Amino acid sequence: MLEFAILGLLQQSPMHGYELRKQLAEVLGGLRSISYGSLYPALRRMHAAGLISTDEPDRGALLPADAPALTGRRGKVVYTITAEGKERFHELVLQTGPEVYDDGGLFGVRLAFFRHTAADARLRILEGRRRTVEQQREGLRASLARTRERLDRYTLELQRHGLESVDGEVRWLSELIDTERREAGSGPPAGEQSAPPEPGTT
Amino acid sequence: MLEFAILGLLQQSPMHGYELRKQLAEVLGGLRSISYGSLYPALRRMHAAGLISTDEPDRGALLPADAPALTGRRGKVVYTITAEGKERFHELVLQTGPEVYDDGGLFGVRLAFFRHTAADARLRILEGRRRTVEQQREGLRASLARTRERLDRYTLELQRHGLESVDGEVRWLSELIDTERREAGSGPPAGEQSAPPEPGTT
DNA sequence: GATCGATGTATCGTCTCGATACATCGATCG
DNA sequence: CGATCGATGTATCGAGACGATACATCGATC
Repeated sequence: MLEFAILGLLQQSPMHGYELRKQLAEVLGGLRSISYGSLYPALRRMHAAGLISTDEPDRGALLPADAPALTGRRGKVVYTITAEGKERFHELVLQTGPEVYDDGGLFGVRLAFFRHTAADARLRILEGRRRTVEQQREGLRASLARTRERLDRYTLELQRHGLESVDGEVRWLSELIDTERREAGSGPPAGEQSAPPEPGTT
Repeated sequence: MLEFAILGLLQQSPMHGYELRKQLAEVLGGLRSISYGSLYPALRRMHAAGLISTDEPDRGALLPADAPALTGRRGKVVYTITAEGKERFHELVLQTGPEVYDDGGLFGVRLAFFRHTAADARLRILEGRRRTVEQQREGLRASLARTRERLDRYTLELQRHGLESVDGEVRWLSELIDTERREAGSGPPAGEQSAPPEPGTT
């Protein structure tokens, strides 16, 4: 998930970690924070995997445990997406299955880079997400019905609020889907990877 | 956080891990899941700390790394809260500061066991949580205003939804606070640790 | 008597987080 | 002029959370 987001941002322009974190926080709705303890290891992993490159020579070497802790002077490190990284990104962008929408965080990241996704794939993902959230809602409803008599007022209140949130998400998704459908109907604007003219694949 | 919840549940009756997990999922609003990978280590930690006890003799020994993997027969293990555990729980219940309401997850757990908290402390916590969430809301608003022109439609939509959720939470909290105040006004029902008659400590 | 799903305990590797350390730079202020 | 402060910037550490997985037992269904 983090990797997808990093690839998506570096797609636009090279950046260093600090900048990356700020953009990330902004793009991800300001809620999830992405600490450095996640970011830098992720960058190192991705560099080791060849998805990104740096301007410094000796990166990603996974220093042996006896290295002298590397304190002192550390310069800026600019990360650039490689050809492999772009390839990987466009591979990920093609996914439209549960792995994309079952997890809310991942779905959010995906949505933040939706402009790189074809119109029909967008619709599939949004609908998948809605199904997932609707199932969650059913689970919550059942749970609330089951525990209505047994539980604390506060616990009940907690569940009620959870249910309301999930309900709000369903409504939101439905709006997005409607908009998406309307636009697909009027005229499919050729996106970065435009949908092939096969309108029956839903 | 997990530890607080476990203590809270075991306060009611002894249980084994499986049962604990189910109750946890139910009480926590069905959203957060609590995997076994969190639960069992937590139970072991708590046993080692003397907060809970088991019916089995050789628990919490933190087996040395060369132990034979302990495969095969494993019986049920019933966990019971100890006197120390109860003490710890009642200590935690007295907290009303940011450590309780800054994190949403922790706040949720706290709310689920609100019946163990005195009325005035309940109010302090709810108001603290509302302040925190209101600040989050301001952050989101500022971010949205700042990026309104620059960003993607989908990204914007994501932020808008986030803002709506946060707004919903503020409204919900306000309702809870109103109810709490109304009841404090009419007649403070003596809870487990009833508030001393000092109505001016807000 | 086979199989299936619920009950039940437990570990593993991978990742994430919050806290922290350290360094540089520009601006502000006395 | 020097001090200090907050933003920028890179990085690690320990604690712990998670998903996947393994294994075992039991009752019901077929």
